Amino acid sequence: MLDYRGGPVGKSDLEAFIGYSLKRAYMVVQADFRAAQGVGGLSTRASSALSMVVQFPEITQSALARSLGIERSGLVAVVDDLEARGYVSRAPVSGDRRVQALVPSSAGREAYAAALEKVRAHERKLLSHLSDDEKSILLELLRKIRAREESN
Amino acid sequence: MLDYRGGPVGKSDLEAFIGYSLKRAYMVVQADFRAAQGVGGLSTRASSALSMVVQFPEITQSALARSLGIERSGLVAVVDDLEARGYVSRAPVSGDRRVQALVPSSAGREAYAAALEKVRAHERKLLSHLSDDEKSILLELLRKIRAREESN
DNA sequence: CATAAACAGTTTACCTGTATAACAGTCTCC
DNA sequence: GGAGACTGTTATACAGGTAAACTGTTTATG
Repeated sequence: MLDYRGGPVGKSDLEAFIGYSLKRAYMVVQADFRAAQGVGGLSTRASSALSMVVQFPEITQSALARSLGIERSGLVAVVDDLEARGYVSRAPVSGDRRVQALVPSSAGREAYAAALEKVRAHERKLLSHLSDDEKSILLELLRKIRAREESN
Repeated sequence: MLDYRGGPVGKSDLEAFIGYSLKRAYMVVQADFRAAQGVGGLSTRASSALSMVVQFPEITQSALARSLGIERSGLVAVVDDLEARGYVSRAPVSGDRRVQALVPSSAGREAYAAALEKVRAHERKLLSHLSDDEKSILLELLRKIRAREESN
């Protein structure tokens, strides 16, 4: 603290900002997630997308992009990836030739089930020093911040 | 929920994951931060770096990178930016010709004071639907997650 | 009905933030 | 004096994201 040249540094203004702490915490979790998935594993975006497709089969790309909070254009590469892995396929929808419904394959469902377990274990381990109460409070507070998003 | 094709979608598995909620919340806060800073404003990284340099003048780049949790290599461009704006300068340190101490200019100090107020207002507004208690609980929980980082 | 407006998916280009590896110069320590 | 560690830097790659423009299709409206 006295000699911060080269050593760890005292608490700064930054620590008081939720934005800053949010980012740092996010970095920790994300890095750990990647490590847990291993090489050749799904990216965070692909995992999220696969999750939605399995839970809501025949969802369209636009609806998926909306619910993930990303751009339609950004989703294309993600779906390409999932399709190349044989986890989902683009299927035409009768009555609207613009849209393509995303349907999970059985391999996709299995991969998702496996990934789900891996991610749950990863969070359990990473957040082992938080009580269940703390976890649900955190989730609730984060949800409150996210609520800002929809009201714009 | 019944017809999720095109419309908003019900709650999914993803909502239960802290990693996912963390990311979504981070996106909301970051987008708002950028909007609050306006064009030509400092990036989040540059803001954080400037904050540290003002609070800990003559900090070295290595120490700064360490305390921000980023790579030394990534900091170079940030310091270049701050230097180009005339907010900080790289100064030689007597006794160790490897390191360069970062010292804030008066313009840098002023810019930081102004940015600090802007960021505070931004967070106050963005998080107006959270009570002070909730904010400090959130900060504390995020801090707990971050604590994982140092113990690796 | 015809035309304008909106929408779905895609491509392209770009930007930010990050990681990794290599490097030259410098220091420290045995 | 030499090995190893450290500092700042460059180069390169990648993930994730945005924005604009385009085609084909559907819906709304005059």
